[in-house]
Amino acid sequence: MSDKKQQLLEASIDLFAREGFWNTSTASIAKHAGVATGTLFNYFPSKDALIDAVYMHLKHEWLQHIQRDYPARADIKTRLEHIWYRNIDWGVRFPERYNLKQQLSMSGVLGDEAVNYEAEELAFLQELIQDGFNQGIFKEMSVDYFNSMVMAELDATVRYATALGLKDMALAKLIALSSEVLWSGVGR
Amino acid sequence: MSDKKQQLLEASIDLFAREGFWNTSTASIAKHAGVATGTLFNYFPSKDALIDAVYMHLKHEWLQHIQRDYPARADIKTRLEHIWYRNIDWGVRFPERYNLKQQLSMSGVLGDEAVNYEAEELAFLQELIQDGFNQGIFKEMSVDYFNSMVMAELDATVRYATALGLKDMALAKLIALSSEVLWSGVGR
Amino acid sequence: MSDKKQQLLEASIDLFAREGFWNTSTASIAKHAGVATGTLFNYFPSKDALIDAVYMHLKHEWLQHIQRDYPARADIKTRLEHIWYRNIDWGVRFPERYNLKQQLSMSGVLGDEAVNYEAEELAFLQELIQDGFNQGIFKEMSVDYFNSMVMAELDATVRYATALGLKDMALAKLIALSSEVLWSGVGR
Amino acid sequence: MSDKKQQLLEASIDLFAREGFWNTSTASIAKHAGVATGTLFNYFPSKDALIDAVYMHLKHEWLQHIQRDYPARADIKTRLEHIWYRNIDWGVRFPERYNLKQQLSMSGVLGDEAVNYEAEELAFLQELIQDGFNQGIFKEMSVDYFNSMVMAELDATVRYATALGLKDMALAKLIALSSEVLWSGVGR
DNA sequence: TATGAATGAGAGTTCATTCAT
DNA sequence: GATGAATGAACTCTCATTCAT
Repeated sequence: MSDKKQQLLEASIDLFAREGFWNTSTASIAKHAGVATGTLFNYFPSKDALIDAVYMHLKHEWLQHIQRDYPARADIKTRLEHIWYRNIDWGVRFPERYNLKQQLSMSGVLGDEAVNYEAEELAFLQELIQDGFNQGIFKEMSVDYFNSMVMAELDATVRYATALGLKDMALAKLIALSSEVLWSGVGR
Repeated sequence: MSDKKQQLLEASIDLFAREGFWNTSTASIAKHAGVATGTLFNYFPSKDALIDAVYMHLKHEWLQHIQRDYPARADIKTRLEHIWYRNIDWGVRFPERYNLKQQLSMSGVLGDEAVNYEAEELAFLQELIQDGFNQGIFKEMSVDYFNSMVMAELDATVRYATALGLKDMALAKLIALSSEVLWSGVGR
Repeated sequence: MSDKKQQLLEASIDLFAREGFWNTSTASIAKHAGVATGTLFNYFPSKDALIDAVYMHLKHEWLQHIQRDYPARADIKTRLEHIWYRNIDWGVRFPERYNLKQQLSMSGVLGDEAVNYEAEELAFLQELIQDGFNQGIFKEMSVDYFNSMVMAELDATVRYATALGLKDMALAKLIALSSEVLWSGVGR
Repeated sequence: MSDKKQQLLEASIDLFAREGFWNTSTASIAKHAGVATGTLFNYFPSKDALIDAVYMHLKHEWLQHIQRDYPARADIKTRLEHIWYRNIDWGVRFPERYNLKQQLSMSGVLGDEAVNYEAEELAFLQELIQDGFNQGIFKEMSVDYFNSMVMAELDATVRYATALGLKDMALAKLIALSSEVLWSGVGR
């Protein structure tokens, strides 16, 4: 990815997070990125396309973070805990990015491409859940619902940790607690 | 509340839900409400104030719905289940309103007054939780975190039910399941 | 028609005639008309619509000028000469308007409504021609072609008169000559 | 003329005819011509200069077409008929080019050089007319007016033929008719 | 010569808000 | 209170032109 494009994405993330994406002007993004107003449109055909690109960029970063060192051959609990931990880790380290990604995904402005971007990369989570069902570890429910539950609890945990600025031991404890809540909640 | 004000709020909810509040113009709201553009500003000093009012209106409706027939003297589980049920019920009955309320609460556009509106009305939930802790029913955690967890799981459940259009028996089963997940998750 | 709308049309005609309509900005039109930029769009939904309106306005003026005192019951030659005279008269009196109208009609920017505007008002010319054919006065040709011929010769005459700034006697002579050229050209 | 320059001119003609020259961008012309955006400005110092060049190119083609096989020593009627025929022939064969040339000539965007380009090449028409006057063949009028009349009737005829898509016999008949109209119109 | 990314002034259009009626 | 025309700053996006490579 070219320098300028990268700068534009970073500037967008910054400003979107600070001001909200619907009142961040393309002019201010360009200025923040240190390029001319017209340059933005050399890289993104429209503001909507830029927003999509920002979302995809964040989603990609997030997925990369989660998948790093994923113990694909470990047992279910270990794998789920990995996902759990890495997810919260990302959210707590990059709260603006985390929050922006969540907001974008709920905003209704994203195009189809963005919404479905790298969906296949999330298959490993679905597989994990399916494995759990097969082994009779989880309560009976649909994979999708299980999935939603996981994401919802993660989200609540990240927000709580961020709001309180939890770090180190306090954060570790919260992660452990949340994991236990999840596990005992969905476990049979 | 005057007729016109009510009409303006309903028109706003309609249009915000359909188009997103950041690209619904005050002119279109006024038109949809059957009043002149200027009239809107007799009731709401600015668009931001209107958005706040919409949020408070929805929050009020939601709280009313939850509190209706609240069994204040019943045991903890019964009370929590009441809240659980009424919450999902509202979300499933009024998905646009539900979704709009959620979006607004995350958007960063709300003023302080709106954010804190009728917070005291939610005290009954805090009390309930505190009672649970006192009785040693729940895992050890902060009230706020517990609260977030409840809301997150509710949200996931409402969205899942709405997405699939669940009704009647299927919906009842999901509610029961979700309640069980919560209870076994946070219970000791 | 409201004052402001009239002012906007006149300002447009002025500037379009001086600078060409494709490099006259809506901002400059508004300024020239003494209103705010946004006001223009209260009266015309887009620049294209404004251009259409300008064309229709001019066409209307032109038709009014021609039809004034039209001797509907006179013989063919008299009627044709009326049209001939009034046409040239309008073109010579309002050369910018005339030229702008011609340019617009050839430019390809006009919408269907504008192109067909008041076409029915021109029926009297078609009738006249048809009468001429019925009476065996004209050479055999299609009404449309006859019509084009008339318009083309008129146009050439107006432009010539305008370019040379002909007036009074000189103009009268040219009109007489041109009429004779037409008559002997299309007459049998 | 270099290959690239030729390609740029052809691309311009294509696009100007299709979209109108005031909303054809230099970038799209370059793309259509298969060269880089900057390259265009190596051959033409500005878009205006390009437009001028396009006009001159078309005027040149047109004049070449008319002058081909011009029977310089034939009698007046024969010579005029040659011009008449070749003119219509060009217009009907290349309607986009014809139309573009006409539009450009009326648009007010052309520079002086373009307007007067190869004017001397049209001297043969002036001579012809002068000869006609000298021989007392034509009605009394100025050479310029005669000239305008010829061009106007030609234009009407080309447009009519193009609009109806006339060919072969039908076209030949129209040409004959138009020529007769001219001749009896301007002849004494 | 050829390239095409970069530029930034300027385009058309929107819209929250005002205010005379 | 109710109206809706008027406002003008601000927005997204375009494009002729430049210039380092």
